[in-house]
Amino acid sequence: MEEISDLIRQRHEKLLEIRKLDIDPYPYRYAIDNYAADINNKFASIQEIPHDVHHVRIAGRIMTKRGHGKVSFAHIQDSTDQIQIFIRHNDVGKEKYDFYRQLVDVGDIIGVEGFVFRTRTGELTIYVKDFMLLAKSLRPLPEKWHGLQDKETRYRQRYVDLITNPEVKQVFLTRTKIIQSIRDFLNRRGFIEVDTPILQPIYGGATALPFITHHNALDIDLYLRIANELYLKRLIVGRFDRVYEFSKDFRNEGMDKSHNPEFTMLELYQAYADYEDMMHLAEEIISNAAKEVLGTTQIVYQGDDIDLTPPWRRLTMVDSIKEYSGIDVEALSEAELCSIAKQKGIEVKGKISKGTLIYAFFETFVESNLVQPTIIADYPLEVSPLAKKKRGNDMFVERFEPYAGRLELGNAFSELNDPIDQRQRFQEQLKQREAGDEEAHVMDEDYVRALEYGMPPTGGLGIGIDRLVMLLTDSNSIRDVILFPQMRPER
RNA sequence: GCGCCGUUAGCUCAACUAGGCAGAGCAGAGCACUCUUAAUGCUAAGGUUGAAGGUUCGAUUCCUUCACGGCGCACCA
Repeated sequence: MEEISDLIRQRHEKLLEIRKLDIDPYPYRYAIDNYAADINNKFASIQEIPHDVHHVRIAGRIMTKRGHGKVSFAHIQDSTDQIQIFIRHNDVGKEKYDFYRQLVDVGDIIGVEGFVFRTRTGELTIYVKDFMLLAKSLRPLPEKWHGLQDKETRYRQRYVDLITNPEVKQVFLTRTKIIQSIRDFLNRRGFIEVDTPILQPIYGGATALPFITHHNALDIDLYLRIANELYLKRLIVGRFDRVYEFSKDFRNEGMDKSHNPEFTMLELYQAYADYEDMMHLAEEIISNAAKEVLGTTQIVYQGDDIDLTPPWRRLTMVDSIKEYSGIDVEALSEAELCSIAKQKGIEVKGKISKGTLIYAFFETFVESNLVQPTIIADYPLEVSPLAKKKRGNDMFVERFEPYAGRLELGNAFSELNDPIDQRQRFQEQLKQREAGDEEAHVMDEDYVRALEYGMPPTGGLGIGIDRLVMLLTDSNSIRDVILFPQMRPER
């Protein structure tokens, strides 16, 4: 149990005083008819406001208190904004005024009724005729001027962060709008939103380590999903031609400023489409979200001007490596690539092959240069077990990832629908696993069985929602776009 | 996992190249004040300096270990 500071003790004492006065410090209800932002907007351009005409009832948290003897000012903050209130001894009476002065603190939530007016200095203010304590706060808020700065406390006690740092709430409102914009966009295009299992007996759809949990009644281990890909494609087999899901995925690996163990991924699948269609769709979804939410596709991310207007630059992975490192990976043999990798200290995980080497080169030389939106297309077969081979070149698959602001924003392919090829790819993954790549895919027999019934040609697209929100809110860390980022427990 | 930095009052920060009684602003308490807005004036208070150990007459300061966080690198679709 934490030590109780004097400030908290004082507030507990005030709480007792309030109860002694027979006032409920935690009443049940307060009927409001306005929000601060609405009042601020409505009267923004009206200078002369007649007294005692525009009556309002609003509620919020007291953020500042300024007493002047028999008259007091305060700012209260509701879900929308702040507004000043003005309380006079003459109007609310001695008892209530003394109660306000002595027992109501910054941080308390109150409801006020009164009328809108302007003070001598011109600030829009509510002239309080009556007020009511709605919730006594027992902990002091951070300082009014600097707010809460300490990042650890901001992440651990996000509620305080949200109270004191208005721009933080703005980021999360923007996050919600982005998701809403994408959902509306997809619904307009005939996509159906579905829910698929989070607890999965066989995990798949991505290269990652899962969280393992246990179901007692069935006495089986289950995995928290690392992706929902394989379930959504089962639905394509089951004649959902256009499906999507905002999926909370869980990956049991390192954390840094672009990785949280649980994160949000949009995955969508469209029958009779290929990865070219998905490129257009990805550009449209992202630029449309920017336009709808920010009003522009010209954004600034971490100091870089970025233009999200489609069409985006398209580059094959091989060409991108050529451009940023001068190495023509296609012209070199596996042995030659291997020696360059060794010389440059590039590590390859799992089984070394030309494909895994090319992918490692891409990650080393290219990724960190991709500031303007760029579609990197045609990935090596070995690192893409769920994508269809590239037309005319069996070494590569029809897969792309959109990048912007040096962030990897998604992943898409022409989905592999040949069940025999798919089974071989899974078997290849099992070999990778035996070679020591514990993140390689596991065999999913039921998924292959679904493909055996026949899946139409399908384009699939995944978009990392957290990273997209980072991009559109100019946030440097994924922790700034996740309300409650994962932290080590407090001690 | 590695490296660097940080952790001092409820909050935001000082206490330096020197090891010598730990300080300020805001918040809080008391008094005054009927249009303030980082309200103002006066008064008094507020600390196990993240934890444990070591060096020293003496440690916020130097050393070691640990905890938590941040940043960078590595890992990771």
